[in-house]
Amino acid sequence: MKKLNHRKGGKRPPPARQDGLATKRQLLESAGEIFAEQGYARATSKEICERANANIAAVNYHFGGKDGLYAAVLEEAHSRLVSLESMQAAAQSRIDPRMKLRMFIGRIVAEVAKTESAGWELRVLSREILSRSPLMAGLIQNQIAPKAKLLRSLIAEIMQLPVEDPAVSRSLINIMGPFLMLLITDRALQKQVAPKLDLDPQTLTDHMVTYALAGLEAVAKANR
Amino acid sequence: MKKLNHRKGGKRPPPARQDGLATKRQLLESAGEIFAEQGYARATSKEICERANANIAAVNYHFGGKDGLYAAVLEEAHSRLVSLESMQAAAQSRIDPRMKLRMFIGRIVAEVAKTESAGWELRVLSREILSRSPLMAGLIQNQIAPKAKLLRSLIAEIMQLPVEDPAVSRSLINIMGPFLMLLITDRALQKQVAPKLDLDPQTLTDHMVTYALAGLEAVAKANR
DNA sequence: TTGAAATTCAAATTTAAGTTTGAATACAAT
DNA sequence: ATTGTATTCAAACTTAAATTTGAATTTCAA
Repeated sequence: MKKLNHRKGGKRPPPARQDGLATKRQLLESAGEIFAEQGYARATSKEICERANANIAAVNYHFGGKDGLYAAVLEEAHSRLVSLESMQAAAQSRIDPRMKLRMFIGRIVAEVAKTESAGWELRVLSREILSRSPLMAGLIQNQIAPKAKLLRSLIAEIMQLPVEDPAVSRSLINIMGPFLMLLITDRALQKQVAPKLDLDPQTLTDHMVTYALAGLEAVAKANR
Repeated sequence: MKKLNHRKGGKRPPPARQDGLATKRQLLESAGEIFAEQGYARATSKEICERANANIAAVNYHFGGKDGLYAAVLEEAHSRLVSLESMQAAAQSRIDPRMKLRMFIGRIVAEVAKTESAGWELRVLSREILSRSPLMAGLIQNQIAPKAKLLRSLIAEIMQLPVEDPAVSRSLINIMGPFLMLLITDRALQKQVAPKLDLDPQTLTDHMVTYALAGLEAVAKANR
């Protein structure tokens, strides 16, 4: 069979070196989006590279493989989000715990609002949490667990219950669950389940805070 | 190279026919567990067959392939769960809406409590919902959307607000979010984030109902 | 200007999964 | 007993994805 369009001796198009770091960053960005959309298993290096205008081999060259790229994405996502330090600082200040809760919820709402357009950071992390991959164990230990602990003390303070009280842990689920749900479901599904959902940050924050404070109060009263 | 252990003419061990349906059921059960644990992409037919004590070819023989097996699992999961009809019946009865909410939450808690050992049904479905696969579109339209609608009317009735009020949709997220969180995170993660979490069905139901009713009340008051 | 290192590319290789095949066996009906 | 159908199995096949390779190209410094 004769091969058409096969220029044997002709010059290849020039690769044009554009400083490596540029492709590396683009790769990281596309990977973030695609991993967030599809999860690790479904995402393919090919698609990531196409979106980043890079050759498939670039994944290996810059990150050592798909695994390495994924790890880099998780790290990046994590480093772009609220730092543990800032949470600790806020926790130690002496303002009203209810106000602290409002600030905390405000932060999360701001992130949730970004979802879809920009903001793949929280979505990759949520996905990763659900997928229970070995990579996650470390992230949980280093980042999630300490943050959860701070949040538990805050809740306990508001409820005027000891931190070890099971009601405190349960209430944490009540507060975080809705955000997890908003994060991991897409807009289309949200429309079907909860039409007219108003996601304006200010409105949403007010709603969540009001609901949470009332819930905490009621549960606290029932547990004393 | 000489092949050791290669009995050319010897008889193979007898396959032992055990009625086909048995392996089919076992396959379905193992598949349910493994798809629930790992999701479609990560789950391998090999592992499923090992757990079911079946040969890999059995997947194709009984279900036409991995896709077919997965579809069968979703169908099975769906058919084992609360039917839409029973929800509609409950919705029409004239008991106090708060009591209806309690019954509804009690049902979900019972399912959530099963998680891990038995009870992969809700988990596969949750996973599938989050994964946005084409298979899901139908299930959402036929099952989830109508159930969500019933729940919205119930919430609206409790809040004494019109069903179209955005606050009603937001509150739906508040009620369902925590359960979604309990469903899709594994026990290990739950322990790290919320230790001492008491998942006794009765306690959990009471907690969720108390929290929800107070939250609804507060938000309703703020929206009138 | 030359040479070394970094970067890009297309093509080849490897790997891991699903799928197909054909022989072997058990069971049930004739 | 004989035959046909359902079931099981190991091995072969296929496919899609990741990874490696080696040549080509640019950049930068000596």
